Amino acid sequence: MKDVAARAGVGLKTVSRVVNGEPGVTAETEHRVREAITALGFRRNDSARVLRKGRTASIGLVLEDLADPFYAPLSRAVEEVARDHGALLLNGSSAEDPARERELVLALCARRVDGLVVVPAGGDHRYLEPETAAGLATVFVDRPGGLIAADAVLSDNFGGARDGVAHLVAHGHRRIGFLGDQPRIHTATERLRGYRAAMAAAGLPVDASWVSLGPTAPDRVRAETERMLTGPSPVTALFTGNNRVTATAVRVLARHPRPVALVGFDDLELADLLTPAVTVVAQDASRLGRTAAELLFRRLDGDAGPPRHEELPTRLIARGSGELPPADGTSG
Amino acid sequence: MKDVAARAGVGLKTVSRVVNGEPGVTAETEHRVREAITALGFRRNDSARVLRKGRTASIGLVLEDLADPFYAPLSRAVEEVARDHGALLLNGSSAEDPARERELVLALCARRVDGLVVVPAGGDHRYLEPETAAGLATVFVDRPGGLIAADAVLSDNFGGARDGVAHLVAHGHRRIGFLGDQPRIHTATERLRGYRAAMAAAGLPVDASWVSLGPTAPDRVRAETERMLTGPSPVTALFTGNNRVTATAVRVLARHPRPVALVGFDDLELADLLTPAVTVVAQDASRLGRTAAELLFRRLDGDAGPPRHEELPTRLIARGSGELPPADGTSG
DNA sequence: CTGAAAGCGCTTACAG
DNA sequence: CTGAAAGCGCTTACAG
Repeated sequence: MKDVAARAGVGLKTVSRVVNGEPGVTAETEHRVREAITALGFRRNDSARVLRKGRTASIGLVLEDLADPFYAPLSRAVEEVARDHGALLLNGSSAEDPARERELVLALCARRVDGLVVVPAGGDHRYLEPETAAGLATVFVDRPGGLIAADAVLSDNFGGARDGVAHLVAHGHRRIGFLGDQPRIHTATERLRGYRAAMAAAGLPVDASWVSLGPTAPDRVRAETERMLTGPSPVTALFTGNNRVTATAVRVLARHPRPVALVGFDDLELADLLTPAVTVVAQDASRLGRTAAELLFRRLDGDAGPPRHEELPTRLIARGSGELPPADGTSG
Repeated sequence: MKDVAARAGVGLKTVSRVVNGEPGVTAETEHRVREAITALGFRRNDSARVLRKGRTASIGLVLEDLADPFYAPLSRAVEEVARDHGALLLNGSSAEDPARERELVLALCARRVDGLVVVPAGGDHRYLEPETAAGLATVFVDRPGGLIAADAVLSDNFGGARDGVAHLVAHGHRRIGFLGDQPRIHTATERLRGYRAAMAAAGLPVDASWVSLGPTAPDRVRAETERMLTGPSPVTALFTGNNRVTATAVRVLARHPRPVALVGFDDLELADLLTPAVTVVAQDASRLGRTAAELLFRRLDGDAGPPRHEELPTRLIARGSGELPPADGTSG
């Protein structure tokens, strides 16, 4: 910038004015400055700008896995909102590891992002308090933050699972399995709660062997699915707790001799083309991301109200797999 | 940092040493400094650090759409490599718009990212020259940069498409349709070239009505697919140029009275569970991202060799749809 | 309409 | 082992 000023024969401040489109520069002066800028290949260094202005016009997004078909559209939605507000997006995957989440979040804070959208992996976010005190805005999405009063945008995990299981009950099932993610994940326990509520509402008992929470690695899900389909009290229907679990369960059911009904939480690409097509409780991942990012920017614009919790509805999409009648392996 | 130094009763430089883990500080002094840091809730401001050091320990990734199931794993792979090198990832979608690509890239440059991984939307990257001259490293991935000598990591689009089409020819097809993306996209024309090469190698003519390049919006793809399946010279097999096109084509074929063979470029989740299961030419999106990011960091570590072009192999996965025999609608 | 001075929060030599 | 001074590239008051 100094070089540009020298070449154009003007002061530093004048160059700054031109670069930032501020008023109060003669057309002729501006022309000289622009000429010098292109001749020298000058580009403003935003790091220096940030140092003075305080705001970085960037936000951070920390989620579980950028590659997951649920989180990818969520990211894109956050990016679009950021773009509308002239901000850039810094992105990171926690890989469901609380230590990695913390490390990432703090690295983003050190870069002085203006705000943060976080899908938490851990259950304790008190480490954010100094940052929040220093002016950082944070919105949790998909899952609430832990031990901290903060904004959160969630899906109706409880209601969605309850309705999905009730759908199976309405189609005559009494022995329904629940295959979910690890119990330390908020959405997993909420969906399990929905399952139990639907069973209780129908007056149905829940055998301990019908419920399985744990890592969503295909091996475990496959083993657990097979276990529920055999044994003394086999299930006639399955409720799967997220997209990864559903994909694996569908693979197992495709090779199973008896038809087994299935409702999955989260929609899957091509789910409508399978035989039977897969009935799902769909979340709107884009809308989750958009809502969270919009809330974040409202905070950055000065909204200092109490922490807000927004809950988005889910949608049951009946396609076939959830409407199969019970095929009772024990009695026929 | 000044406050920390004052509170600990030491100089600024000593605080800097502690924060950066540099040697040459008494255990007792270090303890005093650390105490002051936690008491004051101090976090180093990396913007200031960047201003002095020159390096930002961040890289930018610009691609078409963060939410696309092909680009999402590519992003994640770039992120992992960045993480291994202690760098953060700034991310943006160009939405296949050259102007938006340029805008994003320049915004990332203004933040002084150390390097850039770019899936180009535009065909002219001379705008990067001043940045490159100033030390920016750039690696293009999935598609080469335009009018600029730069590193590129690509899939073998030509060979993959050629083999996929040859596979259909080997199963008896003579009238094969090609449904691809817009012709200004490098991968679209490369794959079309592969299609033509396979047809030529088999001595088969290509009717103009069998080739369709254009936007991958479902409406257009649906219309074009239906057009190729009817009319005077209907195709008996389809080669689809990417994941989005394949998904739409599969939907059309599912409702079509006659079986039509299909090979798609790019793998799809659940493709193995469809009836018939979808034969694809799979790219390794993660490996593309990883290879590009690793090359970028080699450049940042000082590798100043001539621009490198790496080409990754594709893999034909036969699952059923590509092995269907011709069902000739005209002759029976 | 234009510019010289001070300062954002760090690090880099350099000196004790 | 420790610190005072200068400077990274901008912007913010302030003065002409």
